[in-house]
Amino acid sequence: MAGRPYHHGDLRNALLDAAEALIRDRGADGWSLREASAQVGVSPSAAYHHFESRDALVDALSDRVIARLGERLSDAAATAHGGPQQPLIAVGRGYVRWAVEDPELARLAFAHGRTEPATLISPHPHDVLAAELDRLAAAGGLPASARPGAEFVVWAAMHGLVMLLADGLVRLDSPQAIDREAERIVRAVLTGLEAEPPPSPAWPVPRSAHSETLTCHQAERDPASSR
Amino acid sequence: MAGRPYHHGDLRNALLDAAEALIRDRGADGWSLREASAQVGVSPSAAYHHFESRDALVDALSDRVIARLGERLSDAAATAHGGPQQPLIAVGRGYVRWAVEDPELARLAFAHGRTEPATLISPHPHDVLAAELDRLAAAGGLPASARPGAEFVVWAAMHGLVMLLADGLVRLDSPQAIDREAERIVRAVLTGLEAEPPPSPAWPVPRSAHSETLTCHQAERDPASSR
DNA sequence: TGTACATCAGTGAACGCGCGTTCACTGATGTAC
DNA sequence: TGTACATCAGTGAACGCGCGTTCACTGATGTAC
Repeated sequence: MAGRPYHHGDLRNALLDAAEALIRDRGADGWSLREASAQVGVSPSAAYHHFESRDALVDALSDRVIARLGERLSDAAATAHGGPQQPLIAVGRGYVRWAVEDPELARLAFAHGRTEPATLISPHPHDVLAAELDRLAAAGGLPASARPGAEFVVWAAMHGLVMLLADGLVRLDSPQAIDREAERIVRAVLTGLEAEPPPSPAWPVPRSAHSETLTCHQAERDPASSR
Repeated sequence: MAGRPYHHGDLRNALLDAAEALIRDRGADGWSLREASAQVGVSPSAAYHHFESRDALVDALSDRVIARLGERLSDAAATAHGGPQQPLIAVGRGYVRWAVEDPELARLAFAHGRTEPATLISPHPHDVLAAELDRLAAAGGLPASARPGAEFVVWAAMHGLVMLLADGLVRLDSPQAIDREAERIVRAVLTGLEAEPPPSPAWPVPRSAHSETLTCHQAERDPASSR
C-alpha cells in the first residue's frame, strides 16, 4: 500500500543484512547477490550502485562481522570483574560463545582470504586482546619479558577452539561446557605465559622479536594499536 | 605415441591429485571437476565412475589431506628426542609448518563443514595428540587430574595458530619464527595444564567431565582411540 | 517561490558463461566352461 | 586354448541452470540562481 518509495534509503545496509541472514542460515556459499536483492525487494543490478562486485559485498560484510565481534569482546572485557585475569577470560568466553551462536558467520569472517588491507576494523579482536594483556602486565599478572607477542598466543588458543567448533570438528554439549572450555584454555595459556623463563642472556633476543616476526593484518595498518 | 590405454588404471587417485594441485594453487573454489578431468586427460563424465559427485570428491580429498597430516604429526612425535614435552612440541611445529607450506589445503581440510561421519581417518591429528598426552601423563609430566580433555586444549592452541596463518590474519616472516611461535604456544599450554589446580572436592566433577561434553568428530567413531 | 539541471539510485532486459550432471554408447578386461 | 558373456571404465554430446554483470533507461532528489 502506497508502495515502497522509489529510493530505498539504506540499500547498502539492507543488502548486507540480507546476505548476513542468508549466510547465517545456509553458509557462505548458500546465497547469491540476486537472492539477497530479491529479498530486499530491489532489482539485482541495484546492488552495483553500492558495491563494486559481489566480492566487495562479502568483504564489507566480513569487516562488519569482525568489528561487531570486536565490540562484543571489548564490552565483555570492560564489564568483567574479579581477578586480573578475568577480563581475558571473559573475552575468551565471548569469542567462543559468538562462534557457537553463529558458526557460519564465524567461518565467513576469517576464512575469507582477504588479499588487501581494506579498511581499518575497530575495535579489532586482536587489539582488544593486546590492550587487555597490556593491562594484565601493568597489574603485575604477566612479566614484562613475556608480554611481547603474547596476544598472538592468547588469540591462537581462543581462535583454535572457535574454529574447531565452527567447522564442526569438535562439539560441546551445553552452554556451561562452552564457557568451561573457553576458560580452561585461557587460564592455561595465561598461566603458561606467566611462567615463561625470561630470555636467556646468553642469546640476547631483541626486545621486539615478536612484533618483528609476527604481524597481524590489522596491526600493520595501525601499528600503535597493538602495543 | 601408442596413446594412453583406454583404461586409466588409477583414475580415482589421479583425479584427487589433480584437484589437490589445483586447490593448492588457486584455492578451494579455484577449480572445477571439468578442469581436473581435462588435466588428467579424461572426459568430464569419467569422474562419475569413481565419485558420486563433485562434493564426494572434495570429501575424499579432505580425508586424504587430514590423514597425511596425521601421519606427519605422528612421525614428528616419534622421532622427537629430549625432554618429555618434546614430542608434543614437535607435533605443534609440524602442524604449523604444514599450514604454512600449503595454506589452501589446510583451509580445505578443516573448513569443509562435513555433515556426516564419513570414513575413519587414521591417524587423525586428534588421536596423535591424545596418545602423546597419555605418554606425557604416564611420564609424570602432566597430573592425572589435568589429563581428561587436555588434547582439546592443546589442539585448539595449535589449530588457532594454524588457522590464523592459513587465513592470512597473521604472518610469520621466517621458518625460524614459525618454529619459535609454535613452540611457544605448545610450551605455554603444557605448562598451564601442568599447573592446573586439581578439581575442588567441594564441587565434585565426574572424572569424565571433559570426554562427556567435548567430543571430537573422529573420537565419536572410535571412542577408544582418544583415551 | 519557481525553474533548470546535475546527480543519485533505482529498473528490467539481456549477455555469456562454465558448471555439474545425465545419458546412451562403446572399448577393454576378466571369468566360466 | 577358444569362445560367450558380464562387468568395468571410458566417451562425447547434450541438458538446464542460475549466476554475476552490463547497459541504456528513468524516476526522484538536491542545488543554484
